[in-house]
Amino acid sequence: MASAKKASDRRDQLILATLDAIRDRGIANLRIQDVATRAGVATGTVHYHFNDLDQLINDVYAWACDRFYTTRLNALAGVEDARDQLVLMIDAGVPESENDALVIAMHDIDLYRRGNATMGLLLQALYERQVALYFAALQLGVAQGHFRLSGPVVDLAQNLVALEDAYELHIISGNRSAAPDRARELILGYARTVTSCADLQLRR
Amino acid sequence: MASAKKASDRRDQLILATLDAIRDRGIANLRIQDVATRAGVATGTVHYHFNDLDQLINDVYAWACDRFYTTRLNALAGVEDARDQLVLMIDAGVPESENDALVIAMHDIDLYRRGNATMGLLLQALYERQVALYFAALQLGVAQGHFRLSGPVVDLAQNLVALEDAYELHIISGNRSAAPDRARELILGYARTVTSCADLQLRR
Amino acid sequence: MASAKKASDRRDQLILATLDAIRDRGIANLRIQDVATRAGVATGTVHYHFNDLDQLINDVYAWACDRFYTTRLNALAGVEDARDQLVLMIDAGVPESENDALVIAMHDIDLYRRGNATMGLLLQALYERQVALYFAALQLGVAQGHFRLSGPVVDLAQNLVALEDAYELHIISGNRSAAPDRARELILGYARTVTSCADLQLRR
Amino acid sequence: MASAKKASDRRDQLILATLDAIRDRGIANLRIQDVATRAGVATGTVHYHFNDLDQLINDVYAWACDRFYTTRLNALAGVEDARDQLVLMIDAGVPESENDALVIAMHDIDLYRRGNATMGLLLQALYERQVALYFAALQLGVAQGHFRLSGPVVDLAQNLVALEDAYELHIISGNRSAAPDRARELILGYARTVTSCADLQLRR
DNA sequence: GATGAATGAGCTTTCATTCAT
DNA sequence: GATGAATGAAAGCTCATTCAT
Repeated sequence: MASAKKASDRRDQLILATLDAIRDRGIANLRIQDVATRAGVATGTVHYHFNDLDQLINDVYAWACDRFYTTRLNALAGVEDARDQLVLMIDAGVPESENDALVIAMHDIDLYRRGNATMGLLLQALYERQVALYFAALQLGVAQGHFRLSGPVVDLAQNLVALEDAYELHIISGNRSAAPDRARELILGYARTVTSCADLQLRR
Repeated sequence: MASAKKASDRRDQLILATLDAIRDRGIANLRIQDVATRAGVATGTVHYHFNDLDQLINDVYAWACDRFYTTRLNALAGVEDARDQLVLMIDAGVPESENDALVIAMHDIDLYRRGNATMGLLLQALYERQVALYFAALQLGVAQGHFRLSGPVVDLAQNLVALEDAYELHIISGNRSAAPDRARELILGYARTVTSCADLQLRR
Repeated sequence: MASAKKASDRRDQLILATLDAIRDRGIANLRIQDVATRAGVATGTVHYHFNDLDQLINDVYAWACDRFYTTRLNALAGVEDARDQLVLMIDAGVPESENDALVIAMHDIDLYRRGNATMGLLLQALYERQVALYFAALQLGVAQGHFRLSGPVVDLAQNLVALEDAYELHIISGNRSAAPDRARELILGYARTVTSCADLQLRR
Repeated sequence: MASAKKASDRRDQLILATLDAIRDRGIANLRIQDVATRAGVATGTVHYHFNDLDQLINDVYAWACDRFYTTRLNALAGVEDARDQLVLMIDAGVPESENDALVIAMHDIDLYRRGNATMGLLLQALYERQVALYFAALQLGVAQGHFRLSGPVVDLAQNLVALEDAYELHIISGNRSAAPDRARELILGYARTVTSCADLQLRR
C-alpha cells in the first residue's frame, strides 16, 4: 500500500500524473488505470480523490489554466521595459517541445469538451486574460515610446494570442514546419511589424 | 430508377454521417452506432464498408483534407487579382459557425491522432499546401504591384495560415470573443498591414 | 454463439432466467451474470435486450404481476359455484413450496423497490385486483345462497388477501409452522367462519 | 462527566443508525458508509465494533426481534382483561406509519436472508413467540368468559399473526388501501368475528 | 478506540466486432 | 450488400475491508 499522504498532496500528485497520461495516451484514450499507474497508486485511490473521470478532467483543466496564467504573470514581474515584456511573453507562450504536457492537456481538454457551454466560457475567459496581457504590454510600449502600432491595440493583442495558440497546436501535433524556434521567430516577426520596433529579440 | 446505391455512394454517405456524428458527439465519444444511425443503416453496414473504426476515421480525414483543399482551389479558379484571391482565401478559411462539421472533424482527428507519426505528416502536408496557396497569392500581388511585403513571403504565409487555424479553433470551441465576423476582420487587418495594401475588403 | 432468436422469445427466456436467479440468489445479490448463465447466453446479451438491471427488474415485475393475475383469472373461468371459486382461489394463492420463483420474485422486488412511488402504486393495483376477485366470489356466494357473511364484503376480501400474502411470505421464508398445507387449511378455516359455510373443502 | 462512550453504548448507537439506514436506502443498498454517516463516525469505527457487514446485520436482526417482542410483552404487563390484551396487541402490532424503521428492518432482513437456514429458524422462532402471545390472550378470554372461539385456538392465533404480518408489509410498501388505521380495523374485525366478542375497541 | 486514506475484488456497462440469415 | 442479435474484452465505478497513525 502506498502510504497515506495529506489529501491535497495526493490530489496534486494525481493531477500531475493525469497531465502525463494525457500527453502519452491522448485524452480520448485516457483510462483511470493510466493515471493510477503513473502515480504509483491503485485505481481506487484515483476514485477516492476525484469522484469520477469527468471530475478529474475538470479539476485538471482548472489547475492547468491557473498554472498557465500565473506562470506568465510571475515571469513578467519586475520586467519594466515593454519590449522585454513582449519578448518574454512570446517566448513563454511557445512550448519548448511537442511533449509539453500542460499545453497538450489544455488543447486536448478544450476539444474533448467542445459543445459544453461551461467549458466554452472557461476557454473564453482564459483567452481574454491572455489578450489582456498582450494588450497591457503593447499599450505600455506605446507610452514608453518604443512602439508605433499598425492598428487597434486589441486587434494586435488578439492576433498575438491567436498566433501563439496556432503554433502551440502545430508544435504538439508534430508539424516540423512550425517547430518551436521557427514559431517564435514567426510570432516575433509579426510583433516587429505591428509595433514598428525592430528591436525585439529573443535573449536566451 | 432508384436501384441499390453504388458502393462508392454508400461510402460517401457514411463519411458524411461520420462528420455529423463527430460534430455532435466529439471524436472521443464516437461510436459506430452513431454513424449508422445518422446514415440510416445498421452497424454491420458500416463494418462492411470500412473494416474498423480506425480505417473509417482515416478515410474521413483523407476525405476532409481533400475536400478542404480542393474547395479553396476551385474558389480561386478564374480569380486574377491577387487582392481578390487573398480576400477569398481568408473568407473561405474561417468557418461560418461553430457547427462546421468539416472543420470540427479535422481538428478533432488531428488531436485524436496526436503522437501518430503518419498523422503528423498528413497534417504537415495539409499545412504546407495551405501555406503554398497564401504564398502564391502574396507573390502574385507583388508581381501585380498591389502588395509591398513587410517581411519574407513564407513568413507571412505561415502566419496567415496560423491565424486561420487559431480562429477556427476558437470558433468551434464557442469563444464569443473570436466569432466568425470578428475573426475575418482580424486576419484581414493582419493582411493589410503586411501587404501595405489598404484595399483588402470582404465583398459578400 | 447462441443462435439468434426472435427478440421477444429471447426476452421471455431472460425473464424466466431472472426469476430463477432471484429465487436462487436473492434480489440483493442478483448479478447480470446470474441471469446470463441461467439463460445460457453472454452478459452482453442481457444488456442488449434490457438496457440495465433496473429495467430488467421492472420488466420482470410487470411480467410477474400479469402472469400472477391472469393465471388466477383463467383458473376461475368456467367455475360457476362461488364455493368452488373461493376454494380454488385459496388453493392457487398459496405457493406449492418455498421455491416458487414467481412468488419469491414478486416479494423480493416489492421490498427491493420499497420507497419507490411508482412501485407502491403497482403493488396497490395488484392488491386491489386480488381483493376484487375475492369480493366477487363472496358476493356471488351470497347471491347463490351459499354464504352468510360475518361482516362487510370488502373487509373479508381484504383479510383473505392479507392472509394469502402473509402465508406466501412465511412459506418462501421457510417457516415450517406455516407450510403450504397448513396455510391453506388456516385460510380455509377463516373462509368457513366468515361465510358460515362449512362446505369449503380442498378437492385435489 | 461526558467521557468517551462505553463500548456497548457505541454498539447500540450503531445499531440504531443501521435501522435508519436500512429504512432510508433498503438493505440491498446498505453500505457501511451509510451507517457511519448516520452515526456520525468513520467507517473504520463500524468495523471495529462489528467485524463485517454480515455480523452487523445479524446483530441488528437479533436486536430488533428482541426489542419487538419485549416491547409487546411489557405492554401487556399489568393488563388483566383478555379483551384489553387482544386490543393492545393488535394496536401495537400495526406500525404507525410506512417509516417504522424497526418493522422495515425486520422484513428487509427476512427477505435478504431468505434461503439461509439459520435465518429461517430465527424467523420461525419469532413467529411462534407471537403466536404464543395471541394464543395466551385468546385462551384467557375464554377462561374469563369473554370469548367464544370459532375454531381451534392455535388456528386463530396463527391467523392473527398472519394478518399483522401482511398489513405490516403493505403499510411499509406504501399501499394506501391498507393504511395503518384501516389495517387495525380489519384485524379487529377478524378478532371480533372469531371471538364472538363485539366488545373489542381501540382505546387510544 | 477512532480515523480515513488506500486498496482491489467484483460488478455493471459499453461497444467494436462477428456472423448467420 | 445489408441486417441486427450476440459476443466478450475492456473500462469505469463501488464499497467492504485493512491498517498506519
